Amino acid sequence: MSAKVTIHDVARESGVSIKTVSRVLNREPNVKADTRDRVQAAVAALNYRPNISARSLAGSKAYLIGVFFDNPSPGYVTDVQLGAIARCRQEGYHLIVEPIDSTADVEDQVAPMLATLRMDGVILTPPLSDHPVVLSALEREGVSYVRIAPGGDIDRAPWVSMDDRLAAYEMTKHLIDLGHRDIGFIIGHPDHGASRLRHQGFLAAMRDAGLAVRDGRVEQGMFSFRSGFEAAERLLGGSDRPTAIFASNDDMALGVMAVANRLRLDVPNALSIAGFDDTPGARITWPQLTTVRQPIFAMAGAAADMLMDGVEREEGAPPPSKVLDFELVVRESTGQAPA
Amino acid sequence: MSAKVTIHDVARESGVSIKTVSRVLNREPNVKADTRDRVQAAVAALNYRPNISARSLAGSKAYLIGVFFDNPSPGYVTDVQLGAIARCRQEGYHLIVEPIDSTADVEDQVAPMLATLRMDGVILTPPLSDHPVVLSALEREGVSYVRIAPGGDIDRAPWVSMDDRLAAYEMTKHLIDLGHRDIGFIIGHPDHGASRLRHQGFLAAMRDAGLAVRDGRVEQGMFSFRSGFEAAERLLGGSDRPTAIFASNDDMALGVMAVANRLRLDVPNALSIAGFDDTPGARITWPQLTTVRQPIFAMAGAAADMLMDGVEREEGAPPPSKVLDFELVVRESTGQAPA
DNA sequence: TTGATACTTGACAGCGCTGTCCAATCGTCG
DNA sequence: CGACGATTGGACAGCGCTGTCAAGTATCAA
Repeated sequence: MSAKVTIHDVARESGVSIKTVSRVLNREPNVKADTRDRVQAAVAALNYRPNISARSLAGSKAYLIGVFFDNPSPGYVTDVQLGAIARCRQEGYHLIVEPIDSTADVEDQVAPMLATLRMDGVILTPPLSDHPVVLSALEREGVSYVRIAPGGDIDRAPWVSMDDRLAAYEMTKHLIDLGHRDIGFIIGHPDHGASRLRHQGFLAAMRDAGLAVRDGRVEQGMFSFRSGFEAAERLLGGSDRPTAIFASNDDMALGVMAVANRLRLDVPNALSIAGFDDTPGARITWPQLTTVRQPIFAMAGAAADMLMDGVEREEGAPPPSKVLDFELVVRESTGQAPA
Repeated sequence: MSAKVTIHDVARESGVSIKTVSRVLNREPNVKADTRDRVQAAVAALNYRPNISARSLAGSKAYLIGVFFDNPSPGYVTDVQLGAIARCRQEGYHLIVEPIDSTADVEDQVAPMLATLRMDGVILTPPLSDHPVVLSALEREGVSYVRIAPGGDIDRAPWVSMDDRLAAYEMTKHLIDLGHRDIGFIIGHPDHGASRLRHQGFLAAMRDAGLAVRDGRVEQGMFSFRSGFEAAERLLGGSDRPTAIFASNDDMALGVMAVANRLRLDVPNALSIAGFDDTPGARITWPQLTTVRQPIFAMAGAAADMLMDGVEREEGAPPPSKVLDFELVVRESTGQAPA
């Protein structure tokens, strides 16, 4: 075990006071270049690393950023973590992950944690981005936060998002352009704000193309494979079936794919299937899934940046926000509508 | 923002010294039941939460456990996190996640972090469980760690695992019992210790059944969907093909499944496919994958327990370890061998 | 009653760092 | 050449908690 080297050792080594060492560590102004160099040399020589507990106890920063999630999709979760950490590393911040069970008492899970940890900020992922109890707890404890893909209440706090509505619109248009007239849609989990937006985008594209959404063509799903499977059974059960199905996420689209396989429906020749998210699963089927690539990694990175920059909203002004680009990924699961 | 309530407030409220408050907080012995109750009442009344930075600065515990990973499988990663957190929550510990890029300079990523954070322990997941640089860095910094599913060097430090060799043996036996005689195998990533064990289990089962592993029936994979896909193309490319393929993990098995679909091979009637891990992906295909359920959640939980209990190895004695049970999950991708 | 032996409690000194405030040094200008 | 503002360095007081050590208080046997 390497002996603990403290700021005092560095101060002694470089012949200045500990305060000066602290100054160069924190990049404060008003330190002579020469002094700074000496200190930095000592830091390197002693292999000194400031103790994060001491820093956060004495100062105002904790160098800790939290990520809250209650998301069944492991791909989404790890992408968020990776994206956030990529930014945090450079600034010396670390990530605390906290799964929140929104079916249990959320207040009990969030409040004590915020009080003990005193993190610099928290990144909220759907559906927590819209969870009123989580938001209030955060505000009450004075911990700033950034919401990823919130569904509404956009003026309440900073957020990062993509245009879910537009993406769904474009995917629907892609299907229509392929000649599909009778398209089924599976709505996402009602607690996720994006579900509504995607649904709206679908409806708008159909309307703009002068197409009717027939009765029974829209099913409610829960973002899970199973819910997609079950919705697809209803959608494809009879002989009168749509020629394409647009599911609000990949997991549900995969459920649709499973039903199509079981029914021996040829994808994409007899049935086109589109998903949303571009999770790893989208490439792990055959045919590979046409879907929308969400910039999850980038959104998380942007959220981390906002937190570390100390997002401060001006009185009256809208909170900082950022909309990132999505991408339509056309693979093999969508094709020309059957004649 | 709720005002910060400190241990002094609790002490004043309950009419004792801060030290006594500290005693009841840490469940130290020798506190009168009456006093303890008074303090606890004050804690509840004031809604007091000890500050974790202060605790770790003053005391020996940091209440922080790290999880290091460099694993391409999001399902595995989140399962580990969930399993560890489930245990940590009760004890007031929190999880710091640190992805390690083992293709970059590992020392640079690990050493500074250990020095600043001074965590109580670290959970290592494959392939980091066997990464010599990571292990040495941890030992040098005096941070205790538990390895999940290490591939070797079993006496070096505490670990938690399952019997990969036996599981592979049993899965192979399952295939043999179904009448398969010509079985293909895809080896896992060479850096993961479990890859070797699974391979051994396969070979042992074949040998014990008096079956030959034919030339070209064993392919090297990398645990990724793509590598499984490519291995399957080689395995199934000619007209002389095995009747079953056992892939060392689910992602690769899914790759095999994709090739089978593309080749219009009926699974399981023309080809049986078995995986390993039971990731969410195993149920997200049709037919669903026969696989081995790894107790990932439980292994991570056990690892967290060891860390929080303060794993101390006796001089000379082997380090603490734990082997958990796996489970053969027979679903639809394996069936009777064709006549 | 006394002394010895528990068991309880509290005073106080840090843990390693940042923030505040003041002192020293430097340069500049009338 | 002295006065004054600007720049740079340092002393010191905590941040909120735990560990050490000693003092106080029951309890019990002799």
